[in-house]
Amino acid sequence: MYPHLMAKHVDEFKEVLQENKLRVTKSRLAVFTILDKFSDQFLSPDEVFDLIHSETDYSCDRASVYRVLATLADINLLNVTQFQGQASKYQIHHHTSDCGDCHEKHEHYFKCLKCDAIQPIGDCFIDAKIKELAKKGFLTLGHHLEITGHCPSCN
Amino acid sequence: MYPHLMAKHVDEFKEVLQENKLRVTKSRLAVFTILDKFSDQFLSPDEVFDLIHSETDYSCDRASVYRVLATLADINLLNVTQFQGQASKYQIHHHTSDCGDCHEKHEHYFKCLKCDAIQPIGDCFIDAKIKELAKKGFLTLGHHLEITGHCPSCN
DNA sequence: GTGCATGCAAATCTTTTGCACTCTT
DNA sequence: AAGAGTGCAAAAGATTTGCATGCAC
Repeated sequence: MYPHLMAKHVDEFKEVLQENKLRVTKSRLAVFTILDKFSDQFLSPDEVFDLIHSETDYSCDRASVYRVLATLADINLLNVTQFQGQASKYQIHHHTSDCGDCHEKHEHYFKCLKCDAIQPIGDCFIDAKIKELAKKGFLTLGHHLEITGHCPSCN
Repeated sequence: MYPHLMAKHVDEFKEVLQENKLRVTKSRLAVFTILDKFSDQFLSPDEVFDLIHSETDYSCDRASVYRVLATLADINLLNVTQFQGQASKYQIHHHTSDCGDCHEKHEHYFKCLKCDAIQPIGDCFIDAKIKELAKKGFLTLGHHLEITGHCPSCN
């Protein structure tokens, strides 16, 4: 709906909620605050829950965290990823300068098998594939790439 | 351990088990039989379980299916994938002609959001990225790409 | 005031595990 | 015979849901 918005600040976040006819609630603000504060990493619902309770003075239920995360994902504010056998992880959706159209935007991540860190590894390089698929009749709506191995720190 | 083996037949499968010092058991044969029979698709543990009971006259426990799948994945006989919010899915690891070295091999899949079909979409195109990562100190051990949208049949 | 959002608790789904027993080797 | 593998049942972890209450608008 608002793909070009870089929702880095609470005020912008509130606007996005209102524009999507969603209410500004404490739970949503709390989840946003945590995701924004740790916007360089992916957090599981459980981690978000714990951080809300350790980093803020607000308290909410796990179910609400799940519901809020689902809601924010629905309005395209989050990157969602899931590595084999683990809980889903969420991150504020950053829109970088090379992201002409966010519907075309894709993030690529490297997961270190030693330290479990998940880090972005830069620009898109799948456009050609998407065009090729289009010729074959595929309508591409999203994609996700995961590369695993040992990161420089652990290598 | 035996990355170049195309385990399409039960005899070859038995050999692979033995070469890996694993016993040839009915559960392992049953799981293999199903994965081989439906080698063109990804199956969840639950689907494998159901198919064993509907397609064969053998009966086994769900826990065994999980254990066998984990074992077969360990010896590199399976592709494993997991799409957001769903159970893991397994497929016999096909080694295609363009797969010079299986440690370098990667499968790419398209998942249709309408019919849920998961189909391979061809050749690797990530080698350049892996080389770039190597220069930065990353040791790449594996990767997985998922592209979602609407397949030609549903489009 | 209206109804969306939350808390709470229970349910669901996926996967794992302890233990005794069985079958492969 | 030895011990790897299985069945069974229970546990664990992740996520969802029904319902009554509460809060945003």
